[in-house]
Amino acid sequence: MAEQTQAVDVVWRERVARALAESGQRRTVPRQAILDWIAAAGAPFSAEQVVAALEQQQGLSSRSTIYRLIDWLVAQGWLTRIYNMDDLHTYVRIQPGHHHMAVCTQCGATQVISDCAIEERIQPILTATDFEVHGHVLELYGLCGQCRAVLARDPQQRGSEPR
Amino acid sequence: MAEQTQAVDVVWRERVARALAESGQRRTVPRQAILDWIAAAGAPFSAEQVVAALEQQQGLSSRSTIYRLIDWLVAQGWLTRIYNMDDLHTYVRIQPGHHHMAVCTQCGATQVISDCAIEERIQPILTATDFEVHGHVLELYGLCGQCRAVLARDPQQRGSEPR
DNA sequence: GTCACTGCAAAAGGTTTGCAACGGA
DNA sequence: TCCGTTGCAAACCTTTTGCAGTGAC
Repeated sequence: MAEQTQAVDVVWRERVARALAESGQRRTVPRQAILDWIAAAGAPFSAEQVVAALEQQQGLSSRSTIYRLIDWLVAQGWLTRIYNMDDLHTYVRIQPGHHHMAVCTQCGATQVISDCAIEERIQPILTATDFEVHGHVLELYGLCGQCRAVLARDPQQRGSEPR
Repeated sequence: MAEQTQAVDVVWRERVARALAESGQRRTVPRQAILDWIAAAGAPFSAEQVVAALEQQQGLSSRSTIYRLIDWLVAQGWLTRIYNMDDLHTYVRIQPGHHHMAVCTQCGATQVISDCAIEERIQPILTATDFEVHGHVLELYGLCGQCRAVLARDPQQRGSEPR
């Protein structure tokens, strides 16, 4: 796991806390710890990473609590699964709504794409074959600007790209 | 699992057999059985479905052999993973190359989309934010023509859509 | 005859679940 | 006080692995 040097996503943290309260759920220490950790995560993370950070190192939250909260966050649209990273279930913070992720294969940084018009662009191809699209999964991978700059200077740093 | 009433994909079956031979691998009974089953599959399937069909019912192939062959087929591009169906690893027959899947959420029928120009269409959005796309994952889900016709007649048949 | 392949059984993850104790509102 | 929440541990499920026996070429 990369060090969490990036800024804490205060907006996300705050909104999730409110949503949790509004759905009648209690504000507990383990949940606070989990949300704090996720809000500070600078790259996609797995459930086990949260477990390792909170359960084993600090005893702030147990495995089951973590899995239960993550499930809720995904169901409510506060987290989304990333598919094109190995076989692990990795998650990224989002705001509820439709969007896609662009994931940097070098540093794991993610970028949310809200402007999505995939279906309208794809529909013409499919109508020819009698298929009506209701939804889609799209993920992009490539290099963020920072990593491109680093690689231009030192190509040895390049990691392997997924799939 | 749906009954395998659809036509066997003879072309796929034949090409895989050739690829297997060309890569110096042996033609064995367990492998034949696995390929036969996959070539006849009319919908996305999981490894466990193959296991259930071949190991338990007929003793034609063991769990490990099935997993090993599926791994090879995926690596060589003869099978692809479907992401938007629950959390299970489900696979679909394909020919090697770049393409996307449209999956019917009602009957599981899949359709391959070879005409893909996603990256060119997405790039303008990303260049504004300094991200260079190298690859992508795209899956569509919706209803195939047959299921639309059935649902138009009897809306009660509608199953739940993924996610 | 050789060595790739297989089946078995055990191990290895990752995730879920049951249940008694705990603690927030 | 009440009941939502937690932690523990065990169960689960899918997938991987080690290894000795088997069989394709």
